[in-house]
Amino acid sequence: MQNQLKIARVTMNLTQQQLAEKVGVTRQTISLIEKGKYNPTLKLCLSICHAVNKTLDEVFWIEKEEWKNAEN
Amino acid sequence: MQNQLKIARVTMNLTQQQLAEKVGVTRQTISLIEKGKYNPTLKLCLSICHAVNKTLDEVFWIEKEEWKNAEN
DNA sequence: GTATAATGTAATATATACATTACATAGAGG
DNA sequence: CCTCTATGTAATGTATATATTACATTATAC
Repeated sequence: MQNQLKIARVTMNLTQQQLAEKVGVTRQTISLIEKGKYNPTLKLCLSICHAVNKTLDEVFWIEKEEWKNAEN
Repeated sequence: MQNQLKIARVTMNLTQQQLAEKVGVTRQTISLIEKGKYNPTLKLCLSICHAVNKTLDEVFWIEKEEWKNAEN
């Protein structure tokens, strides 16, 4: 499940470690989310979005078409 | 953690049961999410959004201010 | 006033998000 | 080279999202 987190994070000049601390999770969690290997909770998505100054749609939205073929 | 799911669902003329079936979860899960008692996963949020023809921001976004005081 | 549909919610079980600890790799700079 | 920073990822444990089953409440319609 791909997302725009890495781009958003780098744009904010944050390392995974720094973002993890702002959000209150571990670096591993951030890494796995960026890699599309985790299915994060809404609460965590919202925390991340506020930390990188973006909205849910900007970071996590997936269009219906791509959604259908998503590996999940 | 409040959201706009109930409004979106009723707008689409769907019962909790019908939405649950479209999305592939149980009615209880939909009910609890509407009541703000569950912290759904991103994947489920996306499925729900596609089912009610709305985006993540429209259904699940919470502004920074409200976020700070959220009971979670 | 009793069926029926829609919703709330409780108890228990299972799957999985996330933490913790730890190690490995790649790149930059000395 | 060696060191340090940033990142990937594996193993194991814990918390919690979600399923299952079941019962209660409310409103509508007959």
